[in-house]
Amino acid sequence: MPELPEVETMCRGITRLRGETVLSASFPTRRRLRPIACRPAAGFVARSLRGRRLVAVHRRGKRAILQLSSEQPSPAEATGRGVFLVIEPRMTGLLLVAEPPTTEHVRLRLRFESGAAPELLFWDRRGLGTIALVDADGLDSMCGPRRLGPDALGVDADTYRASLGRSSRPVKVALLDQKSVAGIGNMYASEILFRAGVHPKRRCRRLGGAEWARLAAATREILADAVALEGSTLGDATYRTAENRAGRYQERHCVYAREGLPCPRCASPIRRIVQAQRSTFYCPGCQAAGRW
DNA sequence: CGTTCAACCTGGGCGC
DNA sequence: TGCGCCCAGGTTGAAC
Repeated sequence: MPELPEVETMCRGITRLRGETVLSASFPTRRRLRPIACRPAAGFVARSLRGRRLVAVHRRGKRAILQLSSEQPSPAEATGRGVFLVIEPRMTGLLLVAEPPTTEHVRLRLRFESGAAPELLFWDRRGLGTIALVDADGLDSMCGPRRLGPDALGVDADTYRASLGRSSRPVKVALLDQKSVAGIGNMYASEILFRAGVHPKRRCRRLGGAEWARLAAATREILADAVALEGSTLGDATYRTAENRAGRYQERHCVYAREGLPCPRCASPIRRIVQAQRSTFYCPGCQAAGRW
């Protein structure tokens, strides 16, 4: 569920906890539910977090990164640069400072020393999300440039061309590759292609400079607008901001989840196809097929 | 190199 | 009401 705008919104929502010191960390479990993936083991992470101060909240692609102080030095952490809690929400994960949708799917609970600070929760219904506690080197191997491409919010035509221009893959599939560009998911990929007027099946290597320029501009504009509107909360989906507000960008969607509805620009019925086992939505009138 | 498929999970919606 | 099936905003790794 959460793509770059949703993760960015959740990160912004929890930055109010900067400066707070962790009183306790717990990984609640329920018999019916499989524990969430955590590296190292949950008990170790919980002990490691206690007493640390939240220094900063970062985002890289679709991952939230909580930077914590090294006030509790350990041999494994000689750098003094602190530790990083990397949270990947995947399909249904939420970072919350408000009441969770359900109590049984709370996966991590951080309490802070100040009584005034709200609890920080990681909630995840499907449980596909992951949590990792790493040092600076671990952070680089998880979120560094070898693992994740340039952040989509600041991508330009040259960057797109450099990372995707020689690929023979369909552009829709390539936009989802986090190693090429980080932060775009299935929903925004369709919206970006629509705004740029590029057919999702076009092969990257067949795209020209003007198309890459339109794609880069569409990427920046759509993601920035979506951040400004706090992400997209679709129908039955669970995405909420950290303060439990629904996003508002879904009202701006032109093609995603709109199969059969008229294109807002040309009124052609929106089409749905499947690429790499995932739905793609596009307008056959505005996104010319041309030569793939 | 690229693509395809299954797997990881829960739960909502739909047809019967 | 219930059951079975399909679907979902993501990622990974194996197989071809």
